[in-house]
Amino acid sequence: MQDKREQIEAVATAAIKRAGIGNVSFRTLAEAVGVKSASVHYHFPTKSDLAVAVVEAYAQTFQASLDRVDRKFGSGEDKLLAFAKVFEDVLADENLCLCGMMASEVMSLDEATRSALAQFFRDAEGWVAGVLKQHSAELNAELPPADIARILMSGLEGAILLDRVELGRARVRSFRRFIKSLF
Amino acid sequence: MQDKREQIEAVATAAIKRAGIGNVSFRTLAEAVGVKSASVHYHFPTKSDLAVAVVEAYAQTFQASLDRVDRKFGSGEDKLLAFAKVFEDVLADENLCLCGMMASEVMSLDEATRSALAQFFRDAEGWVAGVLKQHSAELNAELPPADIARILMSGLEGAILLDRVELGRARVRSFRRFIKSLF
DNA sequence: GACGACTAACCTATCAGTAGGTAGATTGCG
DNA sequence: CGCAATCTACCTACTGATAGGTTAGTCGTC
Repeated sequence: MQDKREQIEAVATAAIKRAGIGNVSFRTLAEAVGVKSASVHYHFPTKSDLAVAVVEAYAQTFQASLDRVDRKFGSGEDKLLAFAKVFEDVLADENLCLCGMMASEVMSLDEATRSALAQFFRDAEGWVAGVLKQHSAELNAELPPADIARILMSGLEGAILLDRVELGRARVRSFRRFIKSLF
Repeated sequence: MQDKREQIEAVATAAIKRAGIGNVSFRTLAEAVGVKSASVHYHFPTKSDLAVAVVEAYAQTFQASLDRVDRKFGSGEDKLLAFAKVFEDVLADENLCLCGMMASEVMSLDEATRSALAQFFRDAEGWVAGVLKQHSAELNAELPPADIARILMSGLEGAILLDRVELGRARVRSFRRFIKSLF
């Protein structure tokens, strides 16, 4: 049995990906890991502390999976298709990206959480732009890498957002074809 | 002074665009229009009734603005740029598209609201696909209209979602350049 | 025109449930 | 012992929802 703190973080992450941090309560988290809500407050004094911790942990996990993609695939096309697959996998569990979900709740988040969120999106877009620059020889596109990176990152976030309404995948798949058309 | 029911609907729409339906209560709506919460329940017996009414009214307004775009602009490029501008204007008020916001809350919505939402997205994508087909002669794109329509609709939803976190417009503007690159 | 029936639009009061958060006691381990 | 982790017990605030009542206006009929 892992650390309670880590358990809480894991359960919170899963719950936020489904329903947002507004629908996650200290009580339900406590019940899920078998403690009382006061104990959750011991590890995360306020909801903001929990939010920041969860976003930072998610950002780290996300970056790790992008690093794996970098090592596993050689071509720019394969790397970006693997990037799209990360989103498709999130959708398969009827989840959203944790940060995409929290972005929709940004008006009820404090500054610390907002800047952690913004950092996540910038880093992800930075990775995509890096791939595009590194493989610019293979590339067949009019737009600069920074634009394509923003289109892919925010586009895939929007795609899983809309696809989840109908439990489909049509939009993520259109983005896969878009990626293929770039090369 | 307009109808109380319409006032409630208008205030609810504005509040949902900012913070989602999960952060809208019958009490705050009531206070905003100067009645008691029980009176809001009179017009909208349950929160689901309110949600459906608001989505359907929003869909109607949205379609009306697309119709105006259709009449006002001649070229496919101008029409799609005007489409993107609709989203940029939403973002200017630090809002999300009402339906994009509610899509993030889909797990706590009932079936009636979900299908109203899905209908909205299908209609909007249908309009974009229609423009693309109608102006296929001007078009310079590899992908079929249905794919481009999904990319633009879900992409712009994602763009305002992410841009709002930093109060910027970088991502919506990348989509504007993407539209220009299609022609 | 007057009168009863009906309805729309609101009200007060209250409910059970849940939210985030706190104080202080208890437990168990190094 | 001392400290970390967890507990019990509670608070205040707010949620959606309901019951039952009031007011003002409309409508059909004699």
